[in-house]
Amino acid sequence: MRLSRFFLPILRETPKEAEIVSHRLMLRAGMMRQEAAGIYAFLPLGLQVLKKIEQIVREEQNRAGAIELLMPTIQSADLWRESERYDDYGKEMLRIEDRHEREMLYGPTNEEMITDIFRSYVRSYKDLPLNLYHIQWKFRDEVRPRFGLMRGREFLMKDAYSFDIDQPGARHSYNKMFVAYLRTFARLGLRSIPMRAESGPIGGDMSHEFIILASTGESEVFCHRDYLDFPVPDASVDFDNVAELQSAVDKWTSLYAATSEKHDAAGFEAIPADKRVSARGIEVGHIFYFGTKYSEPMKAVVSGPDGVERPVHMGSYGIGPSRLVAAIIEACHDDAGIKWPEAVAPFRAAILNLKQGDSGTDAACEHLYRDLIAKGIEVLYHDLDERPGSKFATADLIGVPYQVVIGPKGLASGMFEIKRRADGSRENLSPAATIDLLSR
RNA sequence: CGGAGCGUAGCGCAGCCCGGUUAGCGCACCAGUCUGGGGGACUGGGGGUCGGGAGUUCAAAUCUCCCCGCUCCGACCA
Repeated sequence: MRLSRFFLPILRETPKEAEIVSHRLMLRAGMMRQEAAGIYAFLPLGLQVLKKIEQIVREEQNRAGAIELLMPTIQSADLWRESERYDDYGKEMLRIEDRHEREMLYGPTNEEMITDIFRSYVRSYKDLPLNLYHIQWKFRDEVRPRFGLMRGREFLMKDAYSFDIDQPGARHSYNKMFVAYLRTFARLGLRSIPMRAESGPIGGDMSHEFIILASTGESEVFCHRDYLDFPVPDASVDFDNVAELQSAVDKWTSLYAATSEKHDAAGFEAIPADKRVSARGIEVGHIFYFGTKYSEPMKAVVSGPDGVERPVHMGSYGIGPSRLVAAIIEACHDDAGIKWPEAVAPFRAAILNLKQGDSGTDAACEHLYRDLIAKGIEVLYHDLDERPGSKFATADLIGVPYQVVIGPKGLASGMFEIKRRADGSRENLSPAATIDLLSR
């Protein structure tokens, strides 16, 4: 992409409504724009990141055996009356009426709808286990939206719902998602730590929040330092191997880890002092088992091997891709701007032509640009007639992992200067070596 | 929902208390010249329902009332 033909409305100054760093940087980098309190338009740069996150989430859900579908944003109030949540949900739910005065709502979550879909078709334990998910916009009318995308009213969410014949089956389904989440966040360039969470009406140990550490995080968290180095299950995990998954989950839940709500000072003190981590964190995922909470009132039952019908055991598993865009920035930035992990970067590289209009640099940039495009590498060519300093600042701000700096000086020796945004390191490479590096 | 603020050009702000030329500054934008390795300089331009409405007054960005929007703290939450 040539910057001269892209739509990238960079802001030099920070709009005053933006308080936290991800919000500030997203506005400044031209990634998004606020349309109303807690409601945002994604501009091209922001959308590219969102799509990458979404795709990684999707791939890991699929790998774990979940099956994608897509439910609507608008739901009928009747469904929610069946589960008796229509009145419970309160003002957080955006209620609307259609032209026939039917009561509708903009979905804040989809337990009811997925249960309705399930019960319409599934009759036998032979069709289980089943895990259905979708990635769809949700709306929760927060009393006080804030922190930009971190706490918006409209947000993109991946929500998966598992169905099993019994509790042991549900545990395995839960473990699949648990491992899928560890892998998902690792692929996004984040270190996530599962922390015991409020387990709702069922109780038990099957509810975890996945937290990433960021100094600007919203809540205080406590954990054992070893979690920072635990290996994340690799792509070869067998999601059908009950024992293997259970042991992975056991390992990842063996040490102390809690958010401030669940914090137990005594438990934390039991950790050796040098292993205690007290930091700030951001919740990026939440999984839980809720048994027959919806299947019972909504009569989602299947026949077991014994011919007896029983309500299915369910769990639900959420990840907010739109929130993750902000969360990743909170975890990956410096004073100059964003530092995208490579997996989610909107572009892999930026070409900075330090002297636009100079025949030498123009030609070198054009050449490299075409070669990279031909190799399928996502590259942003900064071809505007701006001063070098301004181009550096823009590239740093939008956080592209590799900057290829091409100016008259370096060109004299036939070299490009490559700067890695992550650590600021620089090296001089020949054009061929540059392409080679960026192709990896 | 309690508390506190803010709304003046695309962005950041001054002006408001104490009413009075043509509403100003920086950045951004447009034209041109010189420049060219960390947000350049100069010259010349364009851009405003002062959030909206009502009122007070000879006169309102400025005073009064009502409404709308947004932000922050708290309670709440993926």
